[in-house]
Amino acid sequence: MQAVLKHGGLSTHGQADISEEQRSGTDQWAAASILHADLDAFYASVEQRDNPSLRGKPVIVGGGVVLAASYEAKACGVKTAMGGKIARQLCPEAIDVPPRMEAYTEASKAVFEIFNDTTPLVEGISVDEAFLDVGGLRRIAGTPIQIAERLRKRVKAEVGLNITVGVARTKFLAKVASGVGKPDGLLAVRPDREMEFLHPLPVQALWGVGKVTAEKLQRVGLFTVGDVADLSEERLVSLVGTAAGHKLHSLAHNVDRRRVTTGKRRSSMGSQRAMGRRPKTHAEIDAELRGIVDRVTRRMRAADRVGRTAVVRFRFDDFTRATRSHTMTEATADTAPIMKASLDILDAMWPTIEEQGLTLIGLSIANLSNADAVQMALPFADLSALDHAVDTVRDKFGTNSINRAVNLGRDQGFAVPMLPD
DNA sequence: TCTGGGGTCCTAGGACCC
DNA sequence: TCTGGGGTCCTAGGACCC
Repeated sequence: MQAVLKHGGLSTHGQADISEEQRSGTDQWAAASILHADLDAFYASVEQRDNPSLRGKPVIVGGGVVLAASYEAKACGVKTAMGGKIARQLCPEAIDVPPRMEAYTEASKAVFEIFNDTTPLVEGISVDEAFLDVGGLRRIAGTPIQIAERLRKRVKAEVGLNITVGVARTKFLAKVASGVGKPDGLLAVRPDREMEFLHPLPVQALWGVGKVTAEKLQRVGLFTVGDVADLSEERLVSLVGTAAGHKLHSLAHNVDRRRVTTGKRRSSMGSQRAMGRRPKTHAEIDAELRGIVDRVTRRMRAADRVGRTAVVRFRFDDFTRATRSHTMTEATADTAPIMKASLDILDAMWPTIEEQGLTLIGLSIANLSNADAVQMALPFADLSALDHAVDTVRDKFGTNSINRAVNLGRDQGFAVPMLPD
């Protein structure tokens, strides 16, 4: 019996039909209950859906760089994040389409409604992909493979987009499966044949292995996931670092205990603008940064979130980058304090900018928390009053009393300056 | 190849506190 | 008085992902 099962679309594994035995869920497939659903060439597919004259043709969404390419354009070698000029050289007949973010957001919402209608355990990864845990749904909705089949049909019928679904026992493998199963496919990995499926794949298939790490691994003769699996954990750690080494070792041996989790909140929010190579005045850059601060703080308030750390990002003419950050004593979504922090950073960086030329500026607010969490902390936020009380106690009873008081307070759950998100 | 815009996580050094 | 070890926070940079 084959290690993978696939239908719809092209596949190197053939177009096996799904047998009743496999559907029944009483066989070796039983443990494979995580779905990774990934829309195909998302932006480009939305454009082809909304404009029939683009269907069947190479379509490139984006301006300076390729944001998305239709499968017809990918056939010429066009890839996401490629420079626009090269893309046009590779695919002169391609049709350029400017991005319509609202249309993509709307399509994404419609697809996520179907996800949420399928199972309560949905973990969104980005606008166009999510993990779904359907393990507990056998009695009411059928086996994971049956659920995946229905999900694909519904997305096609109700939103008009193709979606590829990977089905496996772990998140990592489900994601790899959807990647291999593209486009417009369903690919399930049988739990007792996982290594057969995983080990022949190139090292880039491992989550977290990009250009730099792949080159590091290839330099020492590691080209497939199987090659990496043959290495000891110590050797891997010495090669790519502690965290990455442990992670790679686990994934190569198909150890992935992460569960599908709902309700995750983003921990930073930001915005940036590329500004081209022409020289810019201080006034222009200042205005650009003010606009960005305004956008970001507006979005934070709309999302009911506040943040403590402002990170200003610079990219210079030679494409080197720098970031400068400032952490405030209190989390906020107000424009004024964030504006001040950002402009102060810009002023401090100005001599470097004059020297090197600026091609991009951005702002990101990190250490986000909920706005209501801060309100709960407000009674304790008067630092000068607190300082005075601390000084008084220290004078009267000595330093150790302060430590005991702080520890007592912590144990009792007050005197906490900020509640976590 | 001359380059978007949105994110996440990890590392490493220094300051500071106990 | 001198010294050490552990923990947390902040900052800057880098790799990676979609």
